[in-house]
Parts: sequence; structure tokens; C-alpha cells
Amino acid sequence: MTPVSMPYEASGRAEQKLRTRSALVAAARALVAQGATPSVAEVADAASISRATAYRYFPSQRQLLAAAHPETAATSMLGEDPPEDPAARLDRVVQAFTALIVRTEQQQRTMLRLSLAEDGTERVGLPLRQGRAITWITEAFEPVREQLTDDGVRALALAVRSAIGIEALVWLTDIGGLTREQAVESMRWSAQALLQAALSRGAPGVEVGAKAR
Amino acid sequence: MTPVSMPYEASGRAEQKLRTRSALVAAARALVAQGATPSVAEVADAASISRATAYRYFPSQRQLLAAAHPETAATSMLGEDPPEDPAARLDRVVQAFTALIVRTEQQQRTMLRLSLAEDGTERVGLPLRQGRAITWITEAFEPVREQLTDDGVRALALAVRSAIGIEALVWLTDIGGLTREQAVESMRWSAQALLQAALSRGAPGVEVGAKAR
DNA sequence: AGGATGATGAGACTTAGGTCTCATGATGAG
DNA sequence: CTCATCATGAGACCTAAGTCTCATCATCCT
Repeated sequence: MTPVSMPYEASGRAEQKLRTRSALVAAARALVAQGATPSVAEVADAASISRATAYRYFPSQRQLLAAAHPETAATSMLGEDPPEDPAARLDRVVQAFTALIVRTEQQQRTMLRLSLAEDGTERVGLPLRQGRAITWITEAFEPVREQLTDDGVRALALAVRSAIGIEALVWLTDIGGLTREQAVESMRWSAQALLQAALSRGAPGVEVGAKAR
Repeated sequence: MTPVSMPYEASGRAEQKLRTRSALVAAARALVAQGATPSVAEVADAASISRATAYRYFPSQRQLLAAAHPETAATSMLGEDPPEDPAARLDRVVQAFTALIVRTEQQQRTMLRLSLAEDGTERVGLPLRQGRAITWITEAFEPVREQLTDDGVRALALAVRSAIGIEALVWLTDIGGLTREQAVESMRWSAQALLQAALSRGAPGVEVGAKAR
């Protein structure tokens, strides 16, 4: 018979597995949040779990650290009282999103690096890299869904995302030599430029009216 | 006294060092060109040089592979008969540049990954990541230098570069799910959008006239 | 010629990712 | 209660990056 109630910690095979996994993720999260790229052994030690067991739950360091990626619970980035003007909406989203990226820059860098492993096989498995950015950005375009087809909105969202993500931040700061603030300004500006172009000349791949050139 | 002439291979300490270094770089280049990320031992073996010696020339695998990065000799991407229209000029540069990126995608990915090492110290030392892209892009803006201050041109070039580089390609294909061709189209479109915005509303960080919003 | 210098090769050693085996102890089903 | 199942820990083993030492041999200088 199944146990009737167990207020504190249920004990059973399934519960044990959950606890072990949680301990690993929690330990990894704590270490990653400090900007470190902990070894599997370090995470396992911090969780008081053997290295072998860590590998039983996560087949690679990448997947372990991936699971530790900061959860962004936000379901929307439009905030209170979203404006109607698409440019203003987009700017809100961009500011919130870039702020999130800057705030978690170390983790973002770690994840970016891990996502570039040479074997493309594992690359797919990373759920974190496919964040909710596209959803958030698309929300900003709600008022102009009519003017830009669904495909257009998606294409535009992709272009915007690729202009305001961690990759852009890394390049603008590390190689472009901008400060964090300047990089964020540049990304905000780019996002607006892309929106204006889409409104006046159609989204990428979905040219409306005259060809772009 | 120094030897008078030595038609084939000069032999001396300096020449020996050059030959060893060249052999390493050549071997690394050949392996990297195949899309591999060879270990130091593999490169050393291919060059018939001991691993220890390889480390004497390059303190890390990253620096070794960095030296193997494809040399892009092109001094300009405008080609024959450059048009006057800035949009057309930019499109030429963007097409040539993205074609280069796509053609050497494997190496570009490798370099991107290597450039993201956790210790920021070594990050600086990579000469390859600071390619000539900014120069090439800036050339496209020659006709509009008057309208956009020097700072404006630079800021715009940075924004464009961050929209058309390997980072953008990786994101658009791996996560955005676009094909190479679609990704290139998206990047071309973005570059044009940024140029138009700069011409009509001023470059990022160098707003001319009314604020962007 | 002969000794100092410098380039190289060989190989030991450390750390870390990843795999695998075996023993142990708790869970769960009969 | 008892035995099979299963999560775990311990530790060996492999590969690769990176460091270091020592011996060898060619070059260069006096």
C-alpha cells in the first residue's frame, strides 16, 4: 500500500531521485551564479554526492550546468500598462531583456560557450539556449500583426533577438570595445531600426511592396 | 661571419624556429580546414614535431589553433566598380562578408568557441576575432561620412558587424532554425535596416535630431 | 677546436571530462 | 520476513590539456 501522508520528505525511489537531482542542480546553480564554470567533481562535492552519481543524472558537464541555468520565470516583459505603440512596446521588452542578460552575463557566457561544443549532436539538446526571448519579443509586435504576416513577425523577432542577445553583447564589449551601457544602447537602437524597417519595408524574407534595394 | 647565400633552406637558429613554427601552423591549418578541432598532440604529430615543442611555440591549444585561422587577405570587399549608393555598397560588403563566414563556418565556430574561454585574460590575445570586418564595413559608409560623424560611422559599423557575424549566423541557424540561405538573407536585411535608420535617425549613441522614440 | 647556447624530443606528472565495474545499503513487492 | 531491485559510493581507467625536467644535438662564438 502507498504511504498515506508524509509531511516532510517523502522517501521512496522516485523521491530519492528527485532529491539527488535537485541537490545537484542547486549546487550547480549556486556555483554558476558566482560566475564559475565548476567541474563535475566540484558540483558533486558541493552537493555531497559522488561524481559517478552526478554522471548518472547528467551525461556531461554541459548538461549539468545547463540545468543550472537561471530560470527566468517572467512570462512577459511588457510590464504594467503596456503601451500601444509598437516601438515603445519593443523598447520595453528590449530594455528588460538586455537588463536580464547583463545581470546574468557570466552564466550567459558560460551557456554560450557550452552550447558551441564541436559535436553538433549535443548542441540540440540544450533547452536553455532556446529561451523565451522570441515569445517576449513577439508580444511587442502584437499591435502590428496585421501589417506583418505571421511569418514576417517571426522573421523580425529572430532578427531582433539575434541583435540583442548575449552573442551581440559579448561581441560589442569584448571586441567592439564598448562599455556595457554603450552596448545596451547600441542593441536598443538596433532593435528599433529593425522594427522601423519592417514597418516601412516589410520583414526579412517577406518583402512587401518594393524590393529592399 | 654570416653565410653569404643559401638558396634553399637557410639553416640557423632563427630559421629553424621559423620552420618549426611554420610547420605547426601549416599542420594546424590543414586540420582546422577540415572542420576538426585537433588536439595539440594531433597537430604536433601531423607536423612531425614533439608535443613539448608545440607548447614552446604556442602556450595553449587556443593560441595554436588561432594561428591557424584562415588568413583573409582581401583588403576590401567592395570589389570592382564600387557603387556610390551607400545601401548598394553596404549590400556588397555584407554579401561578400557573409559568404566568407559561411564558407569558413567550421573554423569560425571553432574560433568563436575558443574566444569564449572563461579566463578573460587570454581572451584579449586573440588577434583573429578582431578581423577586418569593421574596416570593410566602414568602407561602405564612405559616401555618408559627412552625414554621420566619425563616431556615428564607427557605432553604426559595430552594430552592423554584430548583426552579420558568425555569432548571428550560429544563433539564426542553430536556434532560430533558419537555413544558411535564410540566415544570410536575414543578415542582409538587418544590415540595410540599420543603415536606413542611421541615415534617417542618426547612429546609435549619436542621435541627431529627435530622440529615437 | 672547443665550450656555451639554444632548439628539440622524450617522458613524467597533474587536472578534468567521461566511462565502467563492483560492492553496499535501502526500498519495495511477494 | 525475504529476496529482488535500484540508487549510490568508491575507485579504476582512458584521453587530452598543460607543465616541467632532463638528455641530446646542432649552431654559434671565441
